Amino acid sequence: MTQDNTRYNHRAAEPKWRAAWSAAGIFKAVAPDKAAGKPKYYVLEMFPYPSGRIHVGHARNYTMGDVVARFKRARGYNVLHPMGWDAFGLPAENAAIDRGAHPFTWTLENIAVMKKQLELLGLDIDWDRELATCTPEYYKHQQKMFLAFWDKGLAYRRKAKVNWDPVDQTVLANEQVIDGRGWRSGAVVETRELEQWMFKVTQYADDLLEALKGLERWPDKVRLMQTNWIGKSRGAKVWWDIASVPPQLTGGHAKDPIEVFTTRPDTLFGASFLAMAPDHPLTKAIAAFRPDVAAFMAECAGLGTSEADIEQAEKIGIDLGVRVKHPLDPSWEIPVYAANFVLSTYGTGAIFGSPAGDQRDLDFANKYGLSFKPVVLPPGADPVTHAITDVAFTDDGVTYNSGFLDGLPTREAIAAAIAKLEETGHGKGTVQWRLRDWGVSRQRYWGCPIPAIHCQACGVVPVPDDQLPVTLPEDAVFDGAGNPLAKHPTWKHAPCPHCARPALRETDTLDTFVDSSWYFARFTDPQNKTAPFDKALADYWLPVDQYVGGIEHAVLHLLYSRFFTRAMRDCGFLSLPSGEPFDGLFTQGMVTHETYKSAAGKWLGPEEVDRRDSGAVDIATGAPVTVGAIEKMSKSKRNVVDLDDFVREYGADVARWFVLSDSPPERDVEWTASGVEGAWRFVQRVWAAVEAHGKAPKPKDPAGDISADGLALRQIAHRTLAGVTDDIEGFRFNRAVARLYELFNAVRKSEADAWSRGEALRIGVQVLSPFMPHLAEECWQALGQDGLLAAAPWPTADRALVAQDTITLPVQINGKKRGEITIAKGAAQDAVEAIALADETVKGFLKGQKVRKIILVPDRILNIVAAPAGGAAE
RNA sequence: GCGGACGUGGCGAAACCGGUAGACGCAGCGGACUUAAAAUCCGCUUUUGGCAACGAAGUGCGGGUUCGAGUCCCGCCGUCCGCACCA
Repeated sequence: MTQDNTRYNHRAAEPKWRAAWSAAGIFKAVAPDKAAGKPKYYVLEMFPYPSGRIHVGHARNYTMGDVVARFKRARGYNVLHPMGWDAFGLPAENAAIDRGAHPFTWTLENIAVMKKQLELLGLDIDWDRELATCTPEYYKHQQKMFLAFWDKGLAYRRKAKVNWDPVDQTVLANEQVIDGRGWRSGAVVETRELEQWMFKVTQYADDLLEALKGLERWPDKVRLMQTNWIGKSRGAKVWWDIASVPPQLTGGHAKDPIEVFTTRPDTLFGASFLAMAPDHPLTKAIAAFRPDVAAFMAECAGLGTSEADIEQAEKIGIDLGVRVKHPLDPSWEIPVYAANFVLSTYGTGAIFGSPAGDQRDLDFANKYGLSFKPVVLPPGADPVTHAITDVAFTDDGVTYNSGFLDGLPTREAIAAAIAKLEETGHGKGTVQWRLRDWGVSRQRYWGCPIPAIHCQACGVVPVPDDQLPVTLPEDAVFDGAGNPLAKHPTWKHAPCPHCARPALRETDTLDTFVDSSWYFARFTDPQNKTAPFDKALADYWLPVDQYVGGIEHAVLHLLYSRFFTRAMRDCGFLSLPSGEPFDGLFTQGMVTHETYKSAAGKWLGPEEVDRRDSGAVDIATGAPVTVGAIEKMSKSKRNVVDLDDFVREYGADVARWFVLSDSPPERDVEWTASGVEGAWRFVQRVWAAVEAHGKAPKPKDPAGDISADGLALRQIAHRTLAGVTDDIEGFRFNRAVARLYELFNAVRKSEADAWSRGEALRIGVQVLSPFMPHLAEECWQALGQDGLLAAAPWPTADRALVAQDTITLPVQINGKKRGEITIAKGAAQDAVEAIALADETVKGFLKGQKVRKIILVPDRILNIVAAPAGGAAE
């Protein structure tokens, strides 16, 4: 017979236990007043975009959150672990254009499929709280919040230069432009001026920066990325009075001082020129009568903004014919240029060039023959001979050639220069931010409508509360050209809420990042019909204690959410004094897989390829296949393993186990068939051990006859328990997996008595349960335990068994390991020395040597420092 | 260019505070069971010398601190990530 009766049957066990958990309702978060003193714990994975199907790569993120949720629940917390759908977005609208499917239908169908798939994983999720951002039940409250923000000045309208994606035909936030291309379409982004809705993120710039320091349970990397993104620079605004202008220049430009921003006011005496952005108002004004300047502007506008373009672009400029007076020495006149390397979007769109202290300024000065002098003396340099020719000195030093600043170190010189500028009215100490307000208008259908009405008489008017939600029209036309809302024949027409005259609805929708900036708060009260959420519930559950998601959201989503919680707090929706939505953040690595390409250049999926040592072959045709790079699982490269297929063959537990083993959670893990086999073998070994034990006689009196082997096994079990407990707390899942392998290997090999073995199995199964909940539950039952393991409290390790009473201590001689001795735990130095020096191996190595020093690290190591006897030293 | 992280067997990795380098898994090799194969089980598996006991070397490279360095410091080399004409 090939039929093996003792095999664990995941196909029967997994659905059975999922049904049992569901029937018992153990994954439901308990209302605060019924929590019976249990502390709350909110664990959340970044919610998915419903794009189609789930593959095993997606499973890693949810499994990590699930391990934490199950663990915390067993540890006595009132756990909130919800799931929802980030359901607005371009793919749905593109599907509508490509296939004629309505975005709403397409999205709901995907959600249905993906929810079924997620359920297969056996996740500890409170599905009663499920939400989808594309439903009016959700976005109604978002519109409400938008109006509250607007009322508070946190949302406003402004004509702004925007990044226009010509393929997706919409505006992109700066954060969504990567190397000058749209983050989704990859199209080269154009600049346009449009009337835009903005969120005033900059209002919280200082707090968003400062509060990063308090986010101790966030990865340093993410905090650093946000710090850089916010980009705080201290410096000064400096006003340069006009000395002379071309006769054609009139009005303000001819007399108002030019404002520049600098972080190095200490180098003002090294100034050589001013440079304006090509699209600075002054440049434009001069271009109006100088064709050469107009041509220069056009040339600069034609240059790309991609990395390669910038690298190759030469630093070029043009003299505008304007002369300004030096702010600290009015007799000194300085020329004003327009230059292609000055950005209109940062600072004041104008700089002063101090060539000795800035490489770009130096290159520019050399190119146009502008004179300059060094003003910062490098440490140790000679003030008489020090000179700058083609390499600028950008570090701190001592100021010289600078009048009243002479002799001051750079930091002090900056402060002194600012003081002088303020005193003479030629400047002001200031802080410059890289962070800009968030443009949230999108010219798209499949997003949350912005609840505003444009009235010719009354201006832009909020939609009254009783008219919310402003819902999307179902009968829009999706032909890929422009915004379906703007083109809809009737939807945009609405009476003005103020004067009742015919007016037009706002046809822009909100950036989908708005939807995901507050969903974690909605989860605290997802059925609320009158408010986004109840304040008391949000105050109870927030902040999220553990957030799990991809590093790709290090700036966008996480920064927007931090803005949103502050804005919600200041509009009275919640308390959250810190303003921080996520107390702990973990950024998990991806699941990768080999890629396969046929001779014809077509990507092949793993299921279509027969992988051999020597290479790979297309199963259908027998043709050889090129094995490509190991990459993140993605639909486009087809290197995905479908979750349904996998669960049918191996079970959810094997998938869960695999994605957590081998690699640290923050690093990528490569999915391999052989790795899967290893996980599968382990499942069967665990089950075999439990089943074999279940049939063994159980002694009535546990304390009676514990063998030496039994004690040893009990020690391993309790140490595993203590270790895995720490590992889960510390997000070291791969280490926990290794420990569990060790425990079950030990059980298999041990000659322990039945009682000790039973205890080890019981502990092992319990500790295994966050990782492989179905198998653990089946084993729990087979071991004769009552109730559901998923509802059982986490066991406590016996400290006496975790602690070791005797220790094998390595003995080093001159730093090399030469032997081992057995000592009592905590033995004093003299006792250990005596044992070590009496040891035969040690004696052998010490023959003819004189012991000079003995270092004992208690219970860790002993190092004997020895030298040849009678040596000359000392 | 600026900022950051990392570099350990054939592979993924472990070593948490400076204290036995390579746990655990994969692959490989040998064996048991089998008519045979699969599955399963047992053993070996950093390199190198040796029949062995037992040595030697070894955590990208070169230095340093220390009784002791994968871990700390300095300088290189390499890989990856973020930002980028940011004044």
